Amino acid sequence: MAVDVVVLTIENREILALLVKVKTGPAAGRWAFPGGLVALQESLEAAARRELAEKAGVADIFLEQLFTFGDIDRNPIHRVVSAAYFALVPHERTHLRTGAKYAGIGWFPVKRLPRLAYDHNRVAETSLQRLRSKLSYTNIAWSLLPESFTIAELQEVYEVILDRPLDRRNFRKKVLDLGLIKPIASKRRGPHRPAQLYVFRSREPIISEIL
Amino acid sequence: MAVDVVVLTIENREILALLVKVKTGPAAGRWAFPGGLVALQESLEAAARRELAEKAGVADIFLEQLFTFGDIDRNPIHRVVSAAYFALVPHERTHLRTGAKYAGIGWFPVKRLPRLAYDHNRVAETSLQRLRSKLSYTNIAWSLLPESFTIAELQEVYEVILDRPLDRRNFRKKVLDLGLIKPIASKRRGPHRPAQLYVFRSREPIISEIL
DNA sequence: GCAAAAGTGTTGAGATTACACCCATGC
DNA sequence: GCATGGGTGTAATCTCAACACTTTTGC
Repeated sequence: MAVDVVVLTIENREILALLVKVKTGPAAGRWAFPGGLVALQESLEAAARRELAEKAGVADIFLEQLFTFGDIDRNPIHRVVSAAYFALVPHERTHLRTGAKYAGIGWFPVKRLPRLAYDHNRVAETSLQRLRSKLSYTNIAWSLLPESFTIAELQEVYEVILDRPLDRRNFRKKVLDLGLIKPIASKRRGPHRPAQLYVFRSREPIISEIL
Repeated sequence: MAVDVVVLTIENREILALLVKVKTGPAAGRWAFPGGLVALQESLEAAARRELAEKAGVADIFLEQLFTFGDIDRNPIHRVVSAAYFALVPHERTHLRTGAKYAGIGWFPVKRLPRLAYDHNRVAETSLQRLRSKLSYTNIAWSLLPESFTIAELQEVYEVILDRPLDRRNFRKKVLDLGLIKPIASKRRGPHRPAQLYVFRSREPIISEIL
């Protein structure tokens, strides 16, 4: 029994996935999602969090079970059943570390992934679907943003994930009406009119029609 | 590694779950969802289908992965990670068989389940949530109905699962406009005006706003 | 003063809800 | 003929989508 962790983030208007380079075994040399065997005295979720802390240097982020992959031939040597977990992080909070176990680590655009080890391309597909579908009825997007952010930045998260432009005025109206964010006393400055910064009223997961 | 199967059906305006009575081990005497260890040369889904055929006597029905429960203390003797599967059957197609493994088998209203073995009350909760949420954006309700049915019977499925009454005229309009069902040449007779029978145009799972 | 992004309301179309009467059959 | 569920349309409300100009800053 193993866990794999799909860590996604957004940077530069692209969804990125965290991959590690496999060092040993039949998949050596290929990129894969970080993961490993579950210890006997460890819950599945704890194993996923451990993996996340070791490789991405992040704790206390959005993490949920994605799907359990249990086909008999997914690993050519041993029978491995693997629970995939799905995590979202604000890009600037991550600190990648290879550790001794892998030959490399890095961020890859999910739209242009290489051929991955095992059945991990399928895992990637599943996680993208999950991200898209949860976006519209939960506040999951919050997990990809820093503590404070502008409405334009929030809208960008939605546009990148849904892969289509959204109307600026309608978006602003919608998210303000939902009452999930509140303005703070500072502004984002740049070579243009400063933008109001907001924070989330609550970091709890919420289910409600968003878009 | 084990699988558990939550089989739900509707009968008499109630959602029923299929439970078996555990014969041996620390949970002996308690009711639980049917399940068992996954064979080495068997995928998770195949194991779930095998369980379903053995206990409920049904094959070729709606079945999907629900959640994998992997807490360390869910079974007091051995560490068992269990992938729960979720199945829906038309009540009249089932033929219950205990088999040698269990001390009993039966249908129980999900709203009034006894205290189940292991963490199965939690499994039951999760499956009910899944049923409710999928109802509104997929054609999952079809899986609970026989080959042909009246619109009133379809509406009853929705009302029982959502636990609220729906407007008869609006429901009829909605499902006919969706174009997923078509009338056939016969009617359901009774001590009142006969009702038009319908069949599904396709039994494939469909994702679209339903209600 | 100009470039660049922020901020702001209204209107029309389509969808959703609420609601009441007649119809066809079995007994 | 009466009890039972089947079948049908419309109006009012709400939601969603489309759309353009003014404001504030940095340079």
